[in-house]
Amino acid sequence: MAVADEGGAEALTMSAVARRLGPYTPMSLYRHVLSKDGLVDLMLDAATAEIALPPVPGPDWRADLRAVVMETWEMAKRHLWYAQLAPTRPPLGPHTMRRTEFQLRVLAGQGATLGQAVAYAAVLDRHALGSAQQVAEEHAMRRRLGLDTPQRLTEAVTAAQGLAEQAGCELLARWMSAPSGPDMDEQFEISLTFLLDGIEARLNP
Amino acid sequence: MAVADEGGAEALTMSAVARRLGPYTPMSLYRHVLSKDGLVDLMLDAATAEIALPPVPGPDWRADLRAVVMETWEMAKRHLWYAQLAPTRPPLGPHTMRRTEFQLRVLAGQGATLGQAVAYAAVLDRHALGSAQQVAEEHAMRRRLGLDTPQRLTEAVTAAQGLAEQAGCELLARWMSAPSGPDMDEQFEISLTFLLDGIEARLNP
DNA sequence: CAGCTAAAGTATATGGCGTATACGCAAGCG
DNA sequence: CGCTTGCGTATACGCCATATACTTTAGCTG
Repeated sequence: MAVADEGGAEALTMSAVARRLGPYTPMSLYRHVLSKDGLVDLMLDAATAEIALPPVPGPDWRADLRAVVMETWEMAKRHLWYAQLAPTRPPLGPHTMRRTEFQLRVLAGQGATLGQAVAYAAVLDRHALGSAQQVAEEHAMRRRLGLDTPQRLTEAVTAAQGLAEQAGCELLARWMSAPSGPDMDEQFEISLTFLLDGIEARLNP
Repeated sequence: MAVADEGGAEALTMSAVARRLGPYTPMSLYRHVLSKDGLVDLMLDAATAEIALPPVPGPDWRADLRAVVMETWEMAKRHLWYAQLAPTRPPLGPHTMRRTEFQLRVLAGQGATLGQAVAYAAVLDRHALGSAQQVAEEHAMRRRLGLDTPQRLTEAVTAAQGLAEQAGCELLARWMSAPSGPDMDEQFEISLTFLLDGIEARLNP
């Protein structure tokens, strides 16, 4: 997890992990893990374990769901690899399942059918993971394209702005020259509210 | 694109593409494309070009936004690799930018600031791409795990259900034994409505 | 038509990846 | 003492993107 925290999902190689653990060869890992996918499964579940859950749904279902999603979001910002790797593996780790179960209990407690509860939980998770993934990919792209220095980044933005103007995208070019608006965290909370509002309206028609 | 349509993003190798084009070697592609990333950029923009846009925002902003998002969703279901590859590249293809510009124009026409418009467009895109990615990963996982026959799939589901019971996840286990609720398309439309409702409320406070 | 050029394709090689297979080595236990 | 069991290693394979250097082909020009 430390390797992936620092270098992103694409730095997570068996070699890098073995090296991090000491003077080991990549193959030594296979004594403890079936495959790289197995390692990833363990990582994903360990990260999910960092999401604090109330022991039991409380009186305020909105607060419960909001808390789970916000905790997930915070965790995914700590571990940017999470959003990149999670969709590549089945969500069957014990902590991962416990988290889903909690969401289902909260929703079922409000009169949702099991099918609705699964659907709403899926929508909320997509929101959390989708947003985190966007943050992660932005970081990864910066690393890939070598935009580590502010100067290189400015160059890239200027180039992009030129492309936008050339394509006749006036508003886009304007925004690129002077980005504004809510940051990612604010966007996240706003649209989480949208989703919870929508769920609430459907729960109490 | 045909290669990726059939085999998913992980089947998209330079060899596979060259072979598909005729009796060519992988290296021949590099006469036409700078790198594999360059090829992916072209693919992403070509796929984005399939999204039909009104020439100009119409009187009904909700219908406009909804149409763009639904068209994106339909396209991403046709090209399951799109949602996997799009987040790995900057969204700077001409068609991609034109599409964003259209969203911004629609929102700016309703009095949104440029910053708000960018944020709302981002939220809608995350929803479309996040949902498509989930579908894509489900397919990819089935391919990877060799769950092509119904029997293998049933086995896997039964195993997962056992895990859920073992972890004390009653609701989850129950749902796995008898999945129900809105399918992906219905989920998509429902939560798209949630998001549009939220945006509307913010536009007309 | 001869000859040059530029485009298109190929051959070969490098370095990185996950991992199958076979081996070495130490600790513990009968 | 010898055997298993657990852990680490060495080597090799196949697949990937791609750098580099070569050959072939088509077309234009003098």
